[in-house]
Amino acid sequence: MPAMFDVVTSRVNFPDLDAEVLDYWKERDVFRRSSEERPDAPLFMMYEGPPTANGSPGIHHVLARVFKDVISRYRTMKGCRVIRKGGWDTHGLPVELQIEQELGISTKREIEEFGIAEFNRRCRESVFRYVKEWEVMTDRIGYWVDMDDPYVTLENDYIETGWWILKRLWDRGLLYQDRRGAPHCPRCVSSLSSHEVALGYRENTPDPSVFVKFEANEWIGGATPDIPSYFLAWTTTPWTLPGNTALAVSVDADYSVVETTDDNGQTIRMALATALLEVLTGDYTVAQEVKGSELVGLSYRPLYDATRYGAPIRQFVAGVDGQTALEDAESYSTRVVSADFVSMDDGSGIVHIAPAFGDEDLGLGREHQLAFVQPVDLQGIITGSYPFAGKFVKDADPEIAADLTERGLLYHQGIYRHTYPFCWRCDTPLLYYAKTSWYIRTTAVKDQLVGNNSRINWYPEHIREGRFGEWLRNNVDWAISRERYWGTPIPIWQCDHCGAMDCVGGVKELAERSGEDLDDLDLHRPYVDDVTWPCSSDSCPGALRRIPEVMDCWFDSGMMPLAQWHYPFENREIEQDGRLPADYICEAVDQTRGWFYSLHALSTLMQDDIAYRNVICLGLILDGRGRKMSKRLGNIVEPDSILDAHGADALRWYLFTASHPGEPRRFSDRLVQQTLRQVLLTLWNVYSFFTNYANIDEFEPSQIPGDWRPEAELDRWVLAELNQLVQVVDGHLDNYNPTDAGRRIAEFIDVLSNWYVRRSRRRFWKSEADADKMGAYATLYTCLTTVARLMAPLAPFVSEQMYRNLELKFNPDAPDSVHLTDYPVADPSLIDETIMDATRLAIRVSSMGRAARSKAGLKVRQPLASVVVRTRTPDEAKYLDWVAEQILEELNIKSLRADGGEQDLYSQVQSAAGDDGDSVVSVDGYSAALEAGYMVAVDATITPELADEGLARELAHRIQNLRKGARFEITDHIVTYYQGPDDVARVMTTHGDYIKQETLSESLLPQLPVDEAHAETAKVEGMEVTLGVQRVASG
RNA sequence: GGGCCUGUAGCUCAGGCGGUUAGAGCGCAGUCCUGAUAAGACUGAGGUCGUUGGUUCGAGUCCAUCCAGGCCCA
Repeated sequence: MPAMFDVVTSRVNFPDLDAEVLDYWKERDVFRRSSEERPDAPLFMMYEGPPTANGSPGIHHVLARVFKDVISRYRTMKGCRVIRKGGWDTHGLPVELQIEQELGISTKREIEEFGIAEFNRRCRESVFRYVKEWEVMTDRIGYWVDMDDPYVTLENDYIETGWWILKRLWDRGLLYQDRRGAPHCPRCVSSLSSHEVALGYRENTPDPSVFVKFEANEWIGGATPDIPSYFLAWTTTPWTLPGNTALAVSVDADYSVVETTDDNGQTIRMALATALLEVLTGDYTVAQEVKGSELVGLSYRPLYDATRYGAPIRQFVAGVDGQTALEDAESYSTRVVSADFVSMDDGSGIVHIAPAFGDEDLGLGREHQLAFVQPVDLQGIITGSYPFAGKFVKDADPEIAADLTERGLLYHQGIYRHTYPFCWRCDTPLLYYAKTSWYIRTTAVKDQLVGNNSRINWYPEHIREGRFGEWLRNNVDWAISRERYWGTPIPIWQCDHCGAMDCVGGVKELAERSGEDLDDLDLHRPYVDDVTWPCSSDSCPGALRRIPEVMDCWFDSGMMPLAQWHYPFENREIEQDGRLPADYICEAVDQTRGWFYSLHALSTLMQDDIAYRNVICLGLILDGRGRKMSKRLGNIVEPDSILDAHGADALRWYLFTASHPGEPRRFSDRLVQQTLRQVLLTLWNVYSFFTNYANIDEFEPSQIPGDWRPEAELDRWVLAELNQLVQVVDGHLDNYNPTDAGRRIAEFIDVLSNWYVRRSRRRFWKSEADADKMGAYATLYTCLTTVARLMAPLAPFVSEQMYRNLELKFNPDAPDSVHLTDYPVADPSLIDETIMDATRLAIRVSSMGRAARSKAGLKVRQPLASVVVRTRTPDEAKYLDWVAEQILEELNIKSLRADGGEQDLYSQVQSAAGDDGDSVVSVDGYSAALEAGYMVAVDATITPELADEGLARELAHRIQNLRKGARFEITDHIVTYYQGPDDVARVMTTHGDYIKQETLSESLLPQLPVDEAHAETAKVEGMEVTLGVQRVASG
């Protein structure tokens, strides 16, 4: 008894298949072996961008994970040892927020009252809450990544590498403290990162729009004004006006001095940009036109003189090495300065400058050494003795406007709607507030950042010079400190007396400084804050205490190339062994400013090298209607529901092929189901067909001779297509393009099923076991095993199942998994362009022939005498001889002839079709289809002989349906009963052999079916016929 | 306001260097085929290829403008 293929039914349940394959992988430990069994293979590094496990994974997480997986699996099959360590991102404000919500608190004061130790303990616990769900999903979608030994950003070893990195930067002068205008939430009393700010933009936010008159002390040319003269400036934040210390103009722009009258009827003059005169509401005349440069330097009176209202005044002064310092001052002056950011699109072309607030204002303050007046505290309350002191800034806005109106300094006010950031946690409008933070001086390596970027292969390519390149060229120093609790503590200690600072690069160093045994210290707050030591400066009585800030969690993820190995405290060999940089990373496009940047910046700073060679930047995943998925819209798709319904391969295949990686992709259950049906089920049915007949014929792979070459036309054609497919798919995957790889495979599966198998069926059915039949088996077997390997990186489950049944079962020496085999290599000698062209012609002619038949009402089961074909070029006409047999069989026609010679049918058909282009017309007894220069004309004449033959086919078809309905096995022999008019009886006799052979009937009995037979009575070609089938004992 | 991307059939997507009559799948209506198929074939309806200009003998394709949508940033 020869070995048999496992029976493959066409009714497959992919989710069950997935489970079986997952068990198999686990049992054989395939994933671990895929890297460990090849210690000498070239390394391929995949870096895992760490997710946070404090929520359930969504479909967008599946998207990134399958794209990571497909490349890793492909590289494994190409002979690499792929390293892919899992990771978890565990720090940061989102984690804190979740705990705040659970505790029902929302301010830092409440957290500190609650206790940092307990607060952080809860944060630590929460980030692993959904780890199990993540692990199950990861497993379920077939993402191979080492989850047993992941890196975790909260572990001491991981944090220690971070300290070491910061110390290195500190030693090189790249870590510094500075005052910047930063988005600040007055309710949470904390800065927000740019990432967080992005979460809270609201469109159409109404804000006051006020045009304010600043009274000039001196006027153009240095003259003393003879009538009241003003600079007209515009703002949407009246509360910042007490902080005003300058006005900014654009030096090259045109400004106009207009004359008008104020509310008291007095003549005044005002300066504003000529391009913006339209903002003036009353009558006016233009008295003078000047360049902005002529306004620069003119002094004016502050609206609210800080010396009268008791707000602290400071002044920027030039310090050492080009830096500026901020010193306390008694008084200040205000004047017009130039700035390049002055807009001529809205406002008045004269910009109100308050260095205590906006970042541009602060920069301008440094540049021009302006005064710095801070009349607002960190809670957003106006300080000092202003009439509106004690108010929250937004509540002070109307009072300030009223006060200015009363003083005749408000020219005009209205409402301005714009996009404004709000705190994403508490909906408080954010204030831009100048305060000190810690920065990494990334601008010091800006050229290297840009230069190294040019060595990265971006997919899609435009990200390199577009979004990412643009971001790098506009690089600003990286604000890394957060005034928060749950994060990597910044390892800087400062003397509480003299202010001396010390940066600590590791736990051992800290133990040496403090003289304590710190082996068991949790490096988080508040424990690390308890470590102190006496100041070592001369006779300073102070103690060094850690500064309160923690690090931006993007720093955590950006340092993973080193920190995942606890470098340099362990694993120093990673410098040389190929683990730096990564060969491949993949995340969604929102990581451009996130992980992609933090990796790139830290790698450039630390190694002056790239962090990754190849990166796929994925587009967002949208719902079936093109909307972003969000909890609020309730359109989030749970991965489980898709996986349970259609299986992992269908989901993967859809995600790979629906659109190119960089494009947004719409997602719906229906689209996944369509992929399943069109690609996986079609392949599965070919596979099922093959195994069914191979078992009947006791075919097994070892029967294929070692030097076998395809001979039959169809075999040579499909193997040409297959080998070309191997070349193309390999090229696409090598180029990080699973999308086109998958699409090409799907096209091949389509022609394999709908042309190769469709046209070859009879070769498998026939009873004699000749060379042609062996050729068909060898060919289809080769196609299936090759496709299984080709698609293994994309659809790892179904390909594994096919591999095991088709190859492993017959070759115990083969690797136990398709994922441990080598990726297919094309045999170029089998790629025959000519035969591919010829077959394409056959497919086209067949399609047109069916159209011609269909139009004339000639069903395919009715044989016809002849078909006339006209090709577009004479070259193609030569192909007709080769493929005529395929065409005739497909179209059920007896003879084919090329058009031309004496009776040129084409010209008659053309004139009949007229201007109609592609169409089907009837000419001279033919039904002819025209398309793009081709013509296929079928002879519509049905002779009595042809009619009988058609009836024979019809009867055979009916008998086949009865067999099928009776659920007979394909190989069962039967007896057929029939009862009908003379025509039926005649055909049953004259075409009896044909019908018997087709239906495996041992005899055709002209009588009513016996009771045991399966029978039906139906109209056949208008005649009432009774047919019955009965199984006979197999011989 | 700036940067990047996208716009082709009702939906999802193809359309190498500009070149014959712009395609496929799904969906809809109908016809056919089927002893692998949960499939397949054919016909039909459905397109100002986002807009307006320009380059060209010729533009879905190249350039510019505008419009709409998305993402990122200010």
